[in-house]
Amino acid sequence: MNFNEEIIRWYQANKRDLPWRHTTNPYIIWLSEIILQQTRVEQGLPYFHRFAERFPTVRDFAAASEDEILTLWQGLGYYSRGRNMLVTARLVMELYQGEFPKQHADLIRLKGIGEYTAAAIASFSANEAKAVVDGNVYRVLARYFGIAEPINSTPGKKVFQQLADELLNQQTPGLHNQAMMEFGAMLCKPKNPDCKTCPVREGCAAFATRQVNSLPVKLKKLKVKERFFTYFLYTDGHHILMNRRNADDIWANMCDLPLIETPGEINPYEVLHLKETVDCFGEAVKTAEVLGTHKHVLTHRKLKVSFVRLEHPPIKLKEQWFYIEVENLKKIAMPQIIFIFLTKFFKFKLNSPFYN
DNA sequence: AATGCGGGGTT
DNA sequence: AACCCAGCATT
Repeated sequence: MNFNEEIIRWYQANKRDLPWRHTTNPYIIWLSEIILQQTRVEQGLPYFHRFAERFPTVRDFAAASEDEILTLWQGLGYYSRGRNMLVTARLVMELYQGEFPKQHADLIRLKGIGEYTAAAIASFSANEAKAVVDGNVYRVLARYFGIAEPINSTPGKKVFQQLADELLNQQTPGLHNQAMMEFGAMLCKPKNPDCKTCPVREGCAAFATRQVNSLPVKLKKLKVKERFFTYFLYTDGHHILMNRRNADDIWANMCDLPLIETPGEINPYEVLHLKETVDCFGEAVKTAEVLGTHKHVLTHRKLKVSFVRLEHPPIKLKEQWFYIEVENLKKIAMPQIIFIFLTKFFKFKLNSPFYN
């Protein structure tokens, strides 16, 4: 048996039972693929169910508001995926009258769909012969063929895409693609792959030369930048003052609290006396209560976040600030750090009916 | 070619 | 603490 046959045999014996594997509906496959971008299956699964149930068709999706999409997406991260999905759903209504496209050439033109996702949807829904290359496939190919070309360089990407295309089973591309990814996710894992039980280790270049742990090669890690936020909570117990974030920054269009961002690390008590802070919240802010400081680590950012409770409302509201009833907080999308803070705050301090 | 974009699990 | 996950868009 050759590599392809072994991988497919392994897949059929070991595959997980995942909901999007029971359909060829390109809309449902699109839902699952966007949700799973840079996301583990286990983390994405509940979101997939949530979206598939709330939006059975692309027509339903297209009719939603951005706030609803982002609220359903809350906690999953990379929120531009959700915003782009709405753009694409509405375009599919216009261009294709709600019939979600299945062909790679059509899919690749849609927002949020790149080479990987177009190949995935086309091969799974229409069995089009396009090879997927995701993080799993990079790893499997790099190891099996012993390729040290960096997977995140431009020439490297070309090498791996070309190899995947050559390797692709033209008769059952969808099955082949699924098998390659599942194999990478379950057996040929980043750390401690199960080489002992691997059906293709005889032909594996990395296994033969003991390079399993050094392949694939990836170029440099980006430097993690720090940002420093001081958030201000004002609530009368029933209403809360929130902030709508800009479209061109982290957590675009989502809601957090009024904040002061400082260029460097600073004691929250010092923040209370900055001119900017006083201009923003009035003199009374100087005696506000500091509730705590938290670290929030993202892939590309390290955030230091402090929370301050205002006793008195700001004199003047900024444009992007708004009051909302506490029980309506569940209707707006917030970053996890804010969501967790508010959940705890209202549970502990006010015995609110919100998230109990 | 380089950078920005979340959150969470694993090692 | 580092790495990675069914990547993509923008500059």
